[in-house]
Amino acid sequence: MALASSSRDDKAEKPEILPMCLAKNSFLKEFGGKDYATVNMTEKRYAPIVLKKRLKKLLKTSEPVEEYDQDGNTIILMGETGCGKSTQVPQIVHRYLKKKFPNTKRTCIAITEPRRLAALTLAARVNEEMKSTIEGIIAHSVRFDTNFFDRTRIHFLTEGILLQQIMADPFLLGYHVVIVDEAHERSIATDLILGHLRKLVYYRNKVAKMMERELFKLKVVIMTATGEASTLQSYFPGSKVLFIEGRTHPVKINYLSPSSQSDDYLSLTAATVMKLHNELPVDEHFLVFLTGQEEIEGVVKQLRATNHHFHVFVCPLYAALPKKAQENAFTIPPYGTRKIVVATNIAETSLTIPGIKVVIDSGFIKAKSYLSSHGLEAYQVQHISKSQAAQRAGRAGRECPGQVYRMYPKQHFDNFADFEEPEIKRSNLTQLHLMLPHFYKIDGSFKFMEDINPEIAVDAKLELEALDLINPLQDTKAMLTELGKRLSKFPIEPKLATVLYYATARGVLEQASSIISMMETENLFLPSNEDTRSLELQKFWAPEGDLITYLNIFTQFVKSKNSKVWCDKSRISFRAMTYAVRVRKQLIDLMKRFLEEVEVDYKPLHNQNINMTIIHCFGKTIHWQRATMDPTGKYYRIENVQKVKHSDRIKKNRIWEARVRENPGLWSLDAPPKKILHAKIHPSSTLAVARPSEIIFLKATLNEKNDLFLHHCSVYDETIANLRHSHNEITIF
DNA sequence: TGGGGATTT
Repeated sequence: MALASSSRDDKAEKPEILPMCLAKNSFLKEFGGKDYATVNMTEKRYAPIVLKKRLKKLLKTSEPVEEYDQDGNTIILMGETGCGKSTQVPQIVHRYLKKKFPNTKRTCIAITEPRRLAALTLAARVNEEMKSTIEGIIAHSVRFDTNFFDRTRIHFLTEGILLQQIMADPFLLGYHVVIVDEAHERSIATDLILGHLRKLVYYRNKVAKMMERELFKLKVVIMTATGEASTLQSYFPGSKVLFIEGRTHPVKINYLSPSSQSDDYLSLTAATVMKLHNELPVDEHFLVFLTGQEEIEGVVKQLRATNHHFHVFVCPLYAALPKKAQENAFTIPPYGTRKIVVATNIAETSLTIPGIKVVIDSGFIKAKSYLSSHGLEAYQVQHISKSQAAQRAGRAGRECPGQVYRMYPKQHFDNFADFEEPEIKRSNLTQLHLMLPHFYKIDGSFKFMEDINPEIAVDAKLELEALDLINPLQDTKAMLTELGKRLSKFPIEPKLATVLYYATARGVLEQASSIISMMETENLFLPSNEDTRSLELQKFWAPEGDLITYLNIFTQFVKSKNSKVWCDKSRISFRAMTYAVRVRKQLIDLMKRFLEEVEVDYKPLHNQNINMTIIHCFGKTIHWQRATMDPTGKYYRIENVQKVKHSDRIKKNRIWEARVRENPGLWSLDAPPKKILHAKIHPSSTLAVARPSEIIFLKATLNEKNDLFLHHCSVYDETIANLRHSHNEITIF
């Protein structure tokens, strides 16, 4: 790893290669600033209580800020993947803190990772490298798994965990340095964390100066792939930029010649793989990037069926594939056999496959996008970005020089976008908007690196308002209702958290938690042919639909004493079930804590049909997700969330009308209603064949062929809709 | 009649 620094105005400066020891010093100098060697060591221990008091006082009296000047306390660290920054930088910073504050009992560094696995393995590797003998000095925290202690100095955690910590303590008093790894991936969590940190660095630095306590500063390192840094730099004014020289091997890039270009990228990719297989040395293993399961299985079948000059070991690789089958891709085949891994973008960032020397890149990806015209998420095959193409190519140069064959001409590549759209621009933002008021707490404002699409924001706010979780007449910082405040702490979609709340009032918390935790699992069923699947389902199949079927599966799994044998026999994923058990426990624990806080007792009901009560909780809470079947057999929504609130507002709230008139762009009542789409029940649903005339659904997706599919469906007829409950009212106001 | 990839005190 070698480092060179660049000033703010000179973005194009070429990295200068420095030896390792100098590189570390250079980094420390940048990090510590000029006072690095001469800092006055007066404080014996970290005093967060004093700090918190002063921060609160400062924020009470401070004027609104336009620019949060980082004053050199934020470093943007650019380096290629594989340059070792994720393991080295935390150690360098740790040594810096130890040297700078030798008398301080405890300093702590947080390093955020977008993925659980990365947080776990990096913590383990750094622990090994530092040969730490005291347990817990280097720790990890991911959902359901932490080994964090008070004595922890280096803390690897997932972004989601840090978000929770920010909501609990916006000043992050437990940390001296926060390192944000993989910032270029721009997950929603990254965007929230960066937006919070740029303010926090500013205020902590200000208080540290006022109190003349260097230790009270918060320093931030943002680690990102090489590329455009100017967006980050202008978002963090006064930050420093460092480059790290990569230690990856060169990758030769081969473009498709314009004459052989074709619209059928799939056949082109398959043909190229076969051609290269017969030409290249047999010990050069292949990694092929395609878009989805169906494509991959098709190409795998084709490759296996063809007679080749060399032996070939073909491995599909995608998330829905059971762990056992995924492991094939990581084995090294016997000499004389070529490994060909055919993968989705799971191999782009999440998994690193050993032995790859040749990458074949189709140039396409299946990505989620948000259609605000319909208020739903869709999966679409799209061109990759230039940075994704570079990432894919890089997979060929991890162990030795390699090459990439791009299934598109250079001219096409030049037209690709530089970067993929950040997740915040292509997702439903309901959960984000329930969290957002917490991020306004510090000084009453929050600005994202790139503004949220206002149409997506309106959809999210309408849903939250319909759930009574926000009051949009208030400013963002005061927007949450009492219920919204409580439910914002739940690690599930707001509408599901609300269902859980009403389920509690009706005495079916445990059942609703089981169902919701089952919906949180991905790939519940192991692959099997359709006939087997429908046979196996008989044991769990409930006439009411998917929700009660999930409940039956969960109940029988618990009855089997959480048995893996039972899962295998039932063609259900043991991993998914184990996960569901933990999620369910977490949800029930959270809700019980919530109930303790509001001092309400809840009692299970014993009189009526419990399944109908459960379904009623879902249907009454999310009533805009009811659908009826028309004579052609397709479903359409009975009402939509906009229409419902429209009439409510007119009736209930005169102020609302005035506000809408002031802000026609954002909240216009005259906005055209969502175009009505006709939907089908997704074939994975237990109701796909029965097709009852009235249903509720919990999720809708649009596929490539413009089919709108309804998922997690349940019968919801008049009998259920009109159920009357003698339930316990929970009042929290 | 069909599911890109992550993640949550």
